[in-house]
Amino acid sequence: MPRTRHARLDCSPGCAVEATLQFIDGKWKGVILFHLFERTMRFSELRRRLASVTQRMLTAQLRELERDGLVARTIHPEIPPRVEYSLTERGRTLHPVIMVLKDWGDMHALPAPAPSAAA
Amino acid sequence: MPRTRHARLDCSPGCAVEATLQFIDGKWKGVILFHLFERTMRFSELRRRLASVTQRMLTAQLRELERDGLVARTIHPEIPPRVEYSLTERGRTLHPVIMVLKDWGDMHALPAPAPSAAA
DNA sequence: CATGGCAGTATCATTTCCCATACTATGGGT
DNA sequence: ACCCATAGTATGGGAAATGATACTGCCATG
Repeated sequence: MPRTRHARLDCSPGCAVEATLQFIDGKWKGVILFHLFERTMRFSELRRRLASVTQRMLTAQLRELERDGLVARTIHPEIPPRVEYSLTERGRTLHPVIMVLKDWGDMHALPAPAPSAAA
Repeated sequence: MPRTRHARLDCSPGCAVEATLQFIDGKWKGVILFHLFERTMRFSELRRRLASVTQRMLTAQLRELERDGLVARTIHPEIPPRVEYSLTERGRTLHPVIMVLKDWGDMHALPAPAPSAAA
């Protein structure tokens, strides 16, 4: 579990906001989810996409997402091992949330992507 | 500044997600923003609404929101001091984001609000 | 035989976050 | 003179999150 953002989720209605953040907080969860929306991926694939994540962290974040019922972990008993991560139904309900976050980030958070042909 | 979630925001497109989270992460920012969407408030008002936040923390979170251009701080030179916090235009663009977070929380994150007349 | 890929664990160190408490300044009320 | 409210700042400590590095076991490849 990441930091328990609030001991009790009773800070009037606003706290549902925090309740949601509790699930996608964690330095990599947002990006992990984002990639899993594209499709199911195996561990090494995610690792390559995230580049700067350590193995330890990626495992930890995936375990939390799994514990929270957002991601499913499927082990294929092969050699070499193959473990696939996919979104659960509950995980898929986060799609609009992640997309809104991404859209806002694209519009307001990033430095502005090189005004090449911008009028 | 809260944790710099990522040194560089280059983790492929997914990182816009993290870019956004960078602004609303911090134990109280989500709720602060939520309340400021209702209306401008002074420091003590916010404090009462958040109840369990410490003065130090509230100040810190507000300062970060201000630094990020999401919240404006207006000092009225009176006695006793009056300082009002309001959303900037940029801050208001977060409205859909916060609302999506809140809605997901209401639907999926909270324990389920007492199945009184639920069939 | 040595190396590399897969999917992890284990251990240790650091960074960051958050809390509790005490303190400041001004003026009003009693 | 003393206490209250407002809006903070200062200081110190402890917990949580993240990072770096090394190690495991199996097989295929060269």
